[in-house]
Amino acid sequence: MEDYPAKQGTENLDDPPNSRLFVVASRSVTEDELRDSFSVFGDIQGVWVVKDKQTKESKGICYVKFSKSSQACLAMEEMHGKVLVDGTKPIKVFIAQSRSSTRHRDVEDEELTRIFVMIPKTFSEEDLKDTFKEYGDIEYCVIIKNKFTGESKGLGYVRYYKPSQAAVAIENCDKTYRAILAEPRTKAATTEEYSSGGTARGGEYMNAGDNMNQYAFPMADPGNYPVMDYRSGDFTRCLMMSTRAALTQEQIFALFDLIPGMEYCELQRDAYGMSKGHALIRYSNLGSAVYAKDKLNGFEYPPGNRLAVNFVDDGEDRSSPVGRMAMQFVATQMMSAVWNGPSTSQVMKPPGYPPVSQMSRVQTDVNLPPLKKLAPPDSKSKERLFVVFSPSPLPMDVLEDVFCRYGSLIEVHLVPGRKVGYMKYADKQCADDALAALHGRVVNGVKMKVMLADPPREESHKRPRTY
DNA sequence: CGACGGGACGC
DNA sequence: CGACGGGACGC
Repeated sequence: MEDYPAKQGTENLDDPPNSRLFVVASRSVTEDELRDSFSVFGDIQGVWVVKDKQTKESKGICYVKFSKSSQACLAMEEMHGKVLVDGTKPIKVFIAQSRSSTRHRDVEDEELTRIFVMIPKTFSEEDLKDTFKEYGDIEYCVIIKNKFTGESKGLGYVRYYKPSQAAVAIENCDKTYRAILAEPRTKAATTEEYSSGGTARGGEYMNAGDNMNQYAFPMADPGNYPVMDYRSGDFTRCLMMSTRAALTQEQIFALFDLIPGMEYCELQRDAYGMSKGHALIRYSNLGSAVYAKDKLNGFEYPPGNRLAVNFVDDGEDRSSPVGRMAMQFVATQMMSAVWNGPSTSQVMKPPGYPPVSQMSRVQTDVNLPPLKKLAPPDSKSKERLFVVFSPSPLPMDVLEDVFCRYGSLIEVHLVPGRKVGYMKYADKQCADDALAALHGRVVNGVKMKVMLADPPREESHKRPRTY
């Protein structure tokens, strides 16, 4: 790529997988024009227009590398079929063929909307859907079962409508689900499975000709849903924020208002007006929502309280081309300002947070020290605690609240479907302190056994991941 | 007692 | 239809 550090020229093209776009455009399109129109969708690592060796003229083939697959997918969905320069042909946008791999599968027909996950055997298809719907609209969920006994094998598929949703799920879901892109089903089986209309994939889509991106979602005829119909161009501008500590409406507003374009922010309350620990935020444009999610998901506010921010469907129609152009303009300005500007911590520093009420969400016989800041998620684990709950596991947020107070907590891990969990610490002494203080104690009526965890098994003979 | 991992769809 | 370049930190 033209602006790549030389070192990464060829090695990082497919890291992470499906983060690079293959763009067919007019020969007149320049790298700068591509960068301008694609930078709205994420962090561009490189843009390259393929040119003839001798004449130096563009061949109309371009590559755009993003730092994340979800950004590349989103850009593909939004930009495919767009006219970049008046009077030129609409561009075509696909996820680029992996360069390292020798096999030459046709990526245009590649399934990018179905993920493969590992789940507790107790999960129903409804549980699966409930777990993964926060990342996007789900077409269907399937659990692999023993065909005679009907018992779950602990494996499942989740089909989204759009590649960006599948990518967001893979990037953001709990690691214990081991979410990866599902391998396409075998050719023979694909024909009449999920479409009563029985249209071959790809053909119908390509016949759309110069109206590639114009045909709307076929709401009236859900039975005839070609798999490639995700390219109709919309993505949620709405975010759901979850917080463990009780935050006020004003605090949340101030935080999300740091990203330009916020037009709605409301703390969710129950029937008694108490905070439910969630807030809905909507931005005026896609770019702002993507950016806010990227920057605020995992952000600690106040320190020690890690926020979770995810997309939610707002069910709106976002197909107005005028609105999208305005969005791209604003988002481009905003992003270049922030990305080239001061560091994240400065940008995100809120104007001083008032005391966060401890809101009796944790009842315990322990005299808890105050909340402490979490260690960064990528910290090296120096000690793990193994915790057994009786009679049933405590929620993640409560555990984080309790176990972070001895310092250096990296993350809480609950084993799905079991009554045990792991607490990962960046400092051994902190872990020991937590163990000493919390072993045998009762939190919200749940008794905890707290022990040093056995070291995790060496992972060695694992087959390489398929994506 | 109470343990993380693992992996594929009736063609 | 429409698939992969150029150039090189500083020990």
